[in-house]
Amino acid sequence: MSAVAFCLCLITTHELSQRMRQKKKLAKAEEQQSQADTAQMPSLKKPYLGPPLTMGSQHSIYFCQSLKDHSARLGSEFFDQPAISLARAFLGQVLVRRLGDGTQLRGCIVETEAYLGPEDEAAHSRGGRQTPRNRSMFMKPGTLYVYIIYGMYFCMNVSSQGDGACVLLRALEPLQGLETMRQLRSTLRKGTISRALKDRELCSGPSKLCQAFAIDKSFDQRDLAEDEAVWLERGSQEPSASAVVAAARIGIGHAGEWAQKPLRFYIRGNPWVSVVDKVAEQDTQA
DNA sequence: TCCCCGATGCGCT
DNA sequence: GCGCATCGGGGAG
Repeated sequence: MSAVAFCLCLITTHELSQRMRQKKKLAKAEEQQSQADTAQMPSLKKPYLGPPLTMGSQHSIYFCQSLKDHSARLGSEFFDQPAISLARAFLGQVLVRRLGDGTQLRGCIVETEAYLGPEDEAAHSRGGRQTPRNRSMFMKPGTLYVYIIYGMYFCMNVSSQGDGACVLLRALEPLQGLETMRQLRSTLRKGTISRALKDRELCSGPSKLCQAFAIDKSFDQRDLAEDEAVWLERGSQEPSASAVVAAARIGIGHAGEWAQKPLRFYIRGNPWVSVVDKVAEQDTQA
């Protein structure tokens, strides 16, 4: 069933059955997402292979990613640095996702958060906690830590140097495969009526980018330096130190003094960032 | 544009 | 049984 037909079907039902169908839709979407990595995605359009579909005047002035060099994959040595350093180093690099049908998605990293390990009260590894869920936080630098949040979304982290330390990817500037991302986001979104998502809504949040890049729990514990379906490439231009804003992390109000530490990093003035912190921007003058 | 709030179910204590 | 590294819709300004 196409997404449109599916939505029309939902609109005509009363609320109770609507809720039941929402659940079915979510289950179907999750199934489709899993299949995306291993098989065909018949409902998805062919990827856009032209120049980056960025938003003209709103495109970041700090860098412009070229699509020419596809061989610049970052190796394990890149990930072998402390979380704060890695979180900064990620900015301007390009996340690449190859789907089962060969479609490639690309996005430039514009926002990250560092989680420092056992000492960090906001980290899942606080106090040295090691559980089946967060095991990948303790694995070699470059290992993906993907977990489920609020029972319905995924967040994607990359293990860094230091036991239990990692970097959360919070926002990307979509560069290639925007229509596929839009399809993936629309299919996986909660709710019944799918309005068309704006480009800025595709990857401006940790779970949004997971949806747009078809990243799910099956990516947990994968090696970003070696995996065939997801990797990182060096961007054509990295932001200068003064173009990077250090702000408090998002959604960790329970973490006491650690909630205030400037461990979120984003590119100043970049329209693809999920949450702008004007006070932090004043504190870290350009 | 910002704020509020409900959805949702896994993982941990 | 409770909390959560989120998201999106709706309403106010």
